[in-house]
Amino acid sequence: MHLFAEIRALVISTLDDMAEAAELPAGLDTKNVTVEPPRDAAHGDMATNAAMVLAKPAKMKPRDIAEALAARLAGDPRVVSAEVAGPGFLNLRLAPGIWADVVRSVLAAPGFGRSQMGQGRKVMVEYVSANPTGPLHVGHTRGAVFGDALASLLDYAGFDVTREYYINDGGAQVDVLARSVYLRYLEAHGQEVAFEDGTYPGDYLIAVGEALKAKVGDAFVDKGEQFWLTEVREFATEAMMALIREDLAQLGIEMDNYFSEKSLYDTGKIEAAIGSLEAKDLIYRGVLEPPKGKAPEDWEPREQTLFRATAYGDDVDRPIMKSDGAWTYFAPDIAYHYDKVSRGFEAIINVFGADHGGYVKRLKAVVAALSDEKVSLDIKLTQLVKLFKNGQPFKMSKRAGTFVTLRDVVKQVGPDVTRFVMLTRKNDAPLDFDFDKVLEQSKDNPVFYVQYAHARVRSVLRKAEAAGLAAAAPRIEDAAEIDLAKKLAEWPRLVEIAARTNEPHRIAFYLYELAGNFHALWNKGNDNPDLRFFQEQSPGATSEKIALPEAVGVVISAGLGILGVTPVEEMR
RNA sequence: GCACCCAUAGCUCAGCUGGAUAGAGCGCUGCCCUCCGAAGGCAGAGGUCAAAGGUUCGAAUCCUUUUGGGUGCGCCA
Repeated sequence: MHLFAEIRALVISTLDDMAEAAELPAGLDTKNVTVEPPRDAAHGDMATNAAMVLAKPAKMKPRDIAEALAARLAGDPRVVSAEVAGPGFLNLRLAPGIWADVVRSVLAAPGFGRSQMGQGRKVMVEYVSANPTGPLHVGHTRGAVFGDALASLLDYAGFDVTREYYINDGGAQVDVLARSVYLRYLEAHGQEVAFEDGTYPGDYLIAVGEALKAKVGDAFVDKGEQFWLTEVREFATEAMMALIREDLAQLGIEMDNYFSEKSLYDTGKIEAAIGSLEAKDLIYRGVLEPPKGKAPEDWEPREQTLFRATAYGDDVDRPIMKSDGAWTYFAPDIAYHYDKVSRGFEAIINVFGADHGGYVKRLKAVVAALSDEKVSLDIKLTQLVKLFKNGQPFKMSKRAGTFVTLRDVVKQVGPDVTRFVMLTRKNDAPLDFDFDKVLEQSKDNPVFYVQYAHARVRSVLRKAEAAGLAAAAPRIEDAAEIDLAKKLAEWPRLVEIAARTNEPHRIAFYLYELAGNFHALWNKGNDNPDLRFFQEQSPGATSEKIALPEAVGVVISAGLGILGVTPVEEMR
C-alpha cells in the first residue's frame, strides 16, 4: 500500500473525469501534479498542487480548478474533506480508518515500501575501486558504505543492480607496489633494505614479502627487475586485493564483480573502444592549449591523440595517447565504460572521492559519446571524513604511522555504527566522525536513537509473545498514534525519492524521524497508561495496540537493511 | 586563469521533479520526574537561507553576477 501514490492516482483520474465532463480542457499534462504531506499538520493529511500546476495550460483560475476538483474528490470514501487553501492548494483530510489500513498493510505481507519504479532496469554501481596498493583507510570507508547502501536502495526500488569494483592494476603504481614487495622479500632473506621515495614502506607488506619467499624461495634474490617484476606484481596485487576483500567483508560488503584494468590491455578492448569513438569522428590528432594560471614551467606545445570531449560538454579535449605511443590512464577508462555500456546497463553510477571531481565531465562525455546519450552516468562524490576523538581532531599521517584504516574503525565501533554514521550526511558534505560520540547512548546520536526504538519494539513484542498474544486489527486513535502511522505511510514515498536522487542518507534521516515519533508515543504512555502497547488488564486491547509497534519494527528493519545495519533486539 | 562542489538558527546539519508561517539535534530559558515504561519528558526564545539581480502565481531550491571555503586542471593512475 503506497498511500501517496494511491491518492495521487485518485487525483489524476478525477482530473481525467473533469476533462471528460468538459470542466477542464482535454489533454493536459499532469506529470507535475504532486500529492505530498503538508508541512503543517493543520493543513490536513495530504495536499495537492494540481490546480496551480494546471491553471496556466488550462487558462483557468487555480481556485476554480481547485474547487471543482474538491467537489469531486469529496465523493471518494477515502476523502473526508477537501479544502482549497492559499494560492490554490487543495488540502485533503482522509478517513480516520485509513491509518489502521496502513498499519495492517505493513504487517500483511513482507516488502511494504518496496518499489517497482526501477522496472528491473539494469544499473551498475561502481564503488571503492581503491588502488590495490594497501589496506583501505577511512576515506575509502565512506565511499564503500555509501556505494553499498545506494546499491541496496536501488535494489529495493526495483532495479537490477550490479555492484562492481574496478581494480587499477594496469598502471605504474602497481609497479611501485611490486618493487616495495620485492624489498620486503629481500628483507625476508635477511638483507638490509632501504625504502626510498616512491616506494611503499608500510608494515602490511612484510607478510607479503615473506609469502613471496615461501613461494619462490631465493629465485629472485639479487636478480634484475626484468626477471621478477611481472611475477611479483601479479603476486603482490593479488595479495592486496585479498586484503581489500577482507576489509570490505568487515563491513559486510560483497561485490558482484571485480573488474581488472589490466584485462583491458593487450586484448584489443582499448582499441575497440577507441575505434567506436573514431567511427563517430571523436578522435583526432591535435595540440592542446596550456592551462592558464597554473604556470607549467616545462610546457611545450605537442601534438597528441585526443578525444573530442568538448562535443559532449567537457571543457577541453582529452589526450588518450602519450607521445611515446602508450595509452594514457584515460584510455582504459574509456574502454572500461565501453564495456559497461556494452554489458547493457541503462544507468551507470560511479562513486568517487571528492578529489576525483575533475574527471566527472570527461567520463560523462565518454559515456554519452559511446552510448549515443542513451545511457545515463551519475557520478557521486563523497567528501572527506574528519576524525575526532573526544571532540579533539585526530590527525592522520601516513608518515607518522597514524593513518586510520577501515579495519581500525570497524574494530573500535563495529560495522553497524560505522555504516550508519557514514550515512548521516549527504555524500557531498564533509563528515565529522568522533570515535566517542558515535558510541554515546543519547538522543543526539541517531544510531543509538534508531536502534533503541527497534529494541523497544522487540521488547514489547517479546512480552506479548510470552503472554501468548499476537497483533490483531489495529486501532489507531490518539494523535501520537496517528502521527506515527502517518510516518509509516510515508515510507514507500521516501524510498522512491531516495532512489530517484541516489541519496541513501535520506533513509537514515527518515529512520531518525520515525524513531522520534515512536519514542514520543512511548513517552506519552508514561503519563497515560491507555497509550501503552501492553495493556495488563486486557489481552484484546494489547493485541490491537501492538500492531503499530510491530509495523514500526518492520519498517525500521527494512530501512536499516538498506543501510546494511543489523537491527538490535535489545540495547547491549 | 578555468572547471566542479559547498555556504541554512550560537554549534552540527536536514529540507521532496520549485509550494503555504524554512525544520531537527546540541546549547540556552522555564516547567515536570518519591512509585507506575525518566540511559528523561514538555514548552519557549533563537533565521537578511552568504550578497545582489532575474525567471514564476510561488524560489533556500532554477538562471546570471559577486563574495567566502574546498577540490581539481597536457606525456601520474
